[in-house]
Amino acid sequence: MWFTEGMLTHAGQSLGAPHAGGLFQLLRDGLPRTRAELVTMTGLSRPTVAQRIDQLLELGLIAPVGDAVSTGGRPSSQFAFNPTARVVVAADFGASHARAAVTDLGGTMLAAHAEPRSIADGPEAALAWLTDTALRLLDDAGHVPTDVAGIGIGVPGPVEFSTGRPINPPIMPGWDRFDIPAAIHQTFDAPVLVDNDVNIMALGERTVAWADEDDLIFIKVATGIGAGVISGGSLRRGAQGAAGDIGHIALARASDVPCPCGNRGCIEAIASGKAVAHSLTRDGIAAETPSDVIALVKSGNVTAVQAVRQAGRDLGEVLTACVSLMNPAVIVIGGTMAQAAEHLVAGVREVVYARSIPLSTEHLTIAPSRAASDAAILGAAQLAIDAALSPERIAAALGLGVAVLSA
Amino acid sequence: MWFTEGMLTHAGQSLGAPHAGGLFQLLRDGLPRTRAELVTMTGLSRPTVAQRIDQLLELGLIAPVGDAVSTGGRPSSQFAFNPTARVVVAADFGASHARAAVTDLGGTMLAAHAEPRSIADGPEAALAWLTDTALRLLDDAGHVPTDVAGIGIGVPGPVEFSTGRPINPPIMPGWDRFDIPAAIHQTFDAPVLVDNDVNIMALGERTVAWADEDDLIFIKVATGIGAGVISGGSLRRGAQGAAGDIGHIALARASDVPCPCGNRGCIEAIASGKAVAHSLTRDGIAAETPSDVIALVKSGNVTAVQAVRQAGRDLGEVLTACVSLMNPAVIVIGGTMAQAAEHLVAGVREVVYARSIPLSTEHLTIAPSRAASDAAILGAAQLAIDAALSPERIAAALGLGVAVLSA
DNA sequence: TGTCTTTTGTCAAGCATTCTTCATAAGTAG
DNA sequence: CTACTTATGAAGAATGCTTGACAAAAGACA
Repeated sequence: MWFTEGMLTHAGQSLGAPHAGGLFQLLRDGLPRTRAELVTMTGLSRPTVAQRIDQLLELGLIAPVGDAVSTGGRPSSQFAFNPTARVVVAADFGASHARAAVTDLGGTMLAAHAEPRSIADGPEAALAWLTDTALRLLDDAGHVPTDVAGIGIGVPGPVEFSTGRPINPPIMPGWDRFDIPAAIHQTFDAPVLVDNDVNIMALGERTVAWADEDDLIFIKVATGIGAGVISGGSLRRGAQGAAGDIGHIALARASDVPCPCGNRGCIEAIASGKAVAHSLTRDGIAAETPSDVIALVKSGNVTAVQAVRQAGRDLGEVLTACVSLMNPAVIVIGGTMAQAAEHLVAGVREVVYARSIPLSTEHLTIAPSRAASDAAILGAAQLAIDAALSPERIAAALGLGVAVLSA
Repeated sequence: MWFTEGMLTHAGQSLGAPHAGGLFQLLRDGLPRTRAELVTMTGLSRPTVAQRIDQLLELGLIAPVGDAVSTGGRPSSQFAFNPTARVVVAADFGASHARAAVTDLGGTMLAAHAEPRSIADGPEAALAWLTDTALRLLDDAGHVPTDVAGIGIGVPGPVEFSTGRPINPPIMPGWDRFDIPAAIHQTFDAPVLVDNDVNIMALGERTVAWADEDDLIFIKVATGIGAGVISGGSLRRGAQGAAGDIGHIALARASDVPCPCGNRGCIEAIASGKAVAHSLTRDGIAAETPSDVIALVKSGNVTAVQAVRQAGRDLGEVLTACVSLMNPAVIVIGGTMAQAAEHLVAGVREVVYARSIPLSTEHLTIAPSRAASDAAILGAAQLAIDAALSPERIAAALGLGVAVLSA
């Protein structure tokens, strides 16, 4: 008599109720709610909900937002997530650029700065720049260092996420196994999350445009090609943090094209922005960088447009395999080359919809990035926000207040 | 002063402690533990641990296993998971076979039965057979229907896991959107879990041989080709439950080979057991089914061996893409054709290790299935066991006893 | 304006869960 | 056999949550 289906619904008291941080998690969507709504949503009693609300108000994490319309009696007051309670620091390091931003807990940018910087200058210089810039941006945004609830950092290489250390990054000399969180902790006393740049772009894109989708693959096409995989609602990093490294998947059409990785036929050697630029140069059209290709496409150069579309088709060949394996709901194309998104995406769609099995493509959306150049920095911010507002951390913040009283 | 790192460790009382089912989850690995060990592992106090132990003993979920060696004082008694407390029913339906088994909560098979059956006979006939067979096997194993804690079922087609309904299955006429759990509930009052056969094979293989790995891809090579993807410790089913359907990924070498799916160049059209059999037939060697190919390989037919090895290479091309995207720790090759595993795996390794990036392959294991023909049925059992022993369900079983007293 | 409705705030009492403390049991080492 | 060590069990105390009740607030409707 102890395992029948109905029992789960009868679980008494605290068992069925979400744990201490649960009420706040419900409010994180930003919608205002009344106390009564929260009582029914959480299953907690009125006094408990009232007490939690008081605590959260005191912490500033929620704020009253006017009254609801009366349904015949006293109008109920409403409360909503208050993203301005604290801030996070977000950083995005590229091969030749660096961005930093301060956002509130809703991911809204309060201050930002970007400048050309070589990642090859090493971690000490880069992280010193980051802390200096962050302190300045904090000041610009009218905040102090203790307002920082978390720091999210994206770097252009594989990262051991649990420790925040880059692992054998190919284009980050001096960064191998460098303890980034430890360096940041000398300035900021807040959780530091470090991840691959493509992963944070996937996170940023999802937050901005696809919050309801749990299965999303973000493709960055710039100098190289990489992917960020969100499956089951979370970033998948794989056994060594190398998931999404799709740049060196082989493509038949490119079988005679050498790639710097040592192999031949890599997708990156034929469909990346760099590869397209080179192929245009061979055709007598001067193009050095992905940006040059974009400029040509925007100026209406037919050869460039055709080259980008073909890159899209080539990419589509690889993405067909990704779709078959992961069955995502959305594929987002981002990175520099997504500035010519209409042509790139058209090529991808052409191949993916023709080749994949119907069940996988029936509800598959292939779209250019909406977060565009902000994807990375917003994703880094989101990484920090999710850590700062995790149920565990909120529960600790709430629980300690009580524990202090009792100690 | 409310977000500093240290706070999480100071969380008082119930906050830091695992929820009600936590203690039992620690014991599920089967190792015996003393009360004192559980106190330190869970962070709960001695009386609480003692009470939980008493409850679990009463439910039969754990059992005392002798005393530990004394360290100078009274020897402590030890307790371990008792897999014999209850049983689960596992079923594996193939295109032309059906298996059913009764296992204990440790996944040990107590009784099993297999017979040729066409899935095309429809769900009513198949599920009637299953319930009949399950009741008989239960009897054989000395158990009664109320001992059944869960039922796990694998079917050869895509399934909406949350509802247990097949979705547009290509080779299961009459099964589309059939409510399998509802049918089973007429006989058994226990949770019914239904999943794709390749998914449960992945689960079975992981349970049997790779329990420590959180990122595993299982490849089934039989009449067709499919994959089960375990990432981050859980099966990934994708947006429509179609994840792992890799049979129709395109391969350059096969670009002129038509596939029943309507496209050309599908991996399944060149590397599946059926495809290899056909190619051997074209070479004048009579082979109809994957089993025929296996027989030829085992008899030392060189052409057959070469064909299987080439199929492995072709499969390796596709798996290279999978490795790049997901960065698994293990790739397991199973299915009928894995009976010629040494040749198939050799071909896969040849290509994957040559083509993939070092970081992904450095710690990548490619191995034949160890669970072999039991993978599916053991995976189905594991699916049911995981559901039956989930923290939520254990908490309910433990918590309700208390709730009843207070009601 | 007065009454009704609905929401909110607050208090007291009861209960469940867990922790702390103390007493007892069951071994080992000399 | 005694002293010591460790495990076990039971009673008391504290905490947090729920239930229930009641009064106050604020608008709707007659």
